[in-house]
Amino acid sequence: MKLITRNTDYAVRALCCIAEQKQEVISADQLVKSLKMPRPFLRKILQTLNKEGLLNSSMGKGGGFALAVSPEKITLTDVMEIFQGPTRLNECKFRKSDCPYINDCFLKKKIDEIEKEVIVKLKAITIASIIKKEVNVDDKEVRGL
Amino acid sequence: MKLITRNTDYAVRALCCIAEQKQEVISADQLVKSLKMPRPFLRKILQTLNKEGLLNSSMGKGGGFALAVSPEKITLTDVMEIFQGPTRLNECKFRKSDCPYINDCFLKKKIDEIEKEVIVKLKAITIASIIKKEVNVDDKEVRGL
DNA sequence: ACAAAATGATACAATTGTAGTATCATAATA
DNA sequence: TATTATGATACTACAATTGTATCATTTTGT
Repeated sequence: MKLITRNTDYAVRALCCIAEQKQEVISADQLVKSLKMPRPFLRKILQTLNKEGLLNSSMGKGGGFALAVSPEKITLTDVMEIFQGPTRLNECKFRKSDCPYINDCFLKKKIDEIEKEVIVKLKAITIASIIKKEVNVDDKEVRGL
Repeated sequence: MKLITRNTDYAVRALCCIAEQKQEVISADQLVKSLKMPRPFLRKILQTLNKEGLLNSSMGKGGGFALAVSPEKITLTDVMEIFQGPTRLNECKFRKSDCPYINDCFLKKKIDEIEKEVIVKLKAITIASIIKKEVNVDDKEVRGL
């Protein structure tokens, strides 16, 4: 079971990389070098992030990508929802007519509770929080286990 | 994203059904009638639960399945691990050599924390707790929304 | 104008996991 | 020994994930 797919994982790393960038824009090729992921796949991901409004892009020579939203405002769930759809831990498999507990399924209730808490925690993770922590660690040259 | 697959879902319902049973054993055919799921699929699931030690089976005429473990001791994670492997919300996709934050990845840390809490909550859900709640609701004839 | 460097759009392919089927062997009972 | 049950195992179908490949379009510099 995966909470986060490769799409999302790549996208988050790309967003972090773009957010940390000093230049105005960064091209897909530059990102490929930093992130070591397949170029066509990353390009598709960047195009999606652009369409979804998280990135701005500029075409042509010297073009590339920049954040369209401040890193504090991009949460992990935002990215997950783009690439994985709504965050649902729980999708009941039973047709309504078949389930004797349709109106009061304990299992569903419990999973729904867990889901709510997970989403709250995922929303607390932002691009800003990720790069902040990592840069700090870098600065102090204290690398955890 | 799914926390629980159909395999697991069917298995949990089958275990509940078996646990609620008055008879000593219940056959796959009887379970199919109660649970309205594909017979060959349920049979495979029951065989797996048997191999994994959650059920006892008896072959031949009058045979069937019974719980091998008390319903209080069967947790949702037990069943999930049988059908879905270890409960991992987080599988880092990056090769170690490629990841600049391999030793201190904030994203991984955060997801690991969430994962731990989810597992604690999943372990708290047992077959006993599921049937207890549902039977209670039934008894009172109070059906929630 | 034109070549180069970038993204945009889109269709296709490979791999994997989930879900489900089919068949035959084996054991227990009446 | 026929019937009723599970055991073992191989196969198929489908969907999601994980990519690849191609060509069009836009911008910039000469």
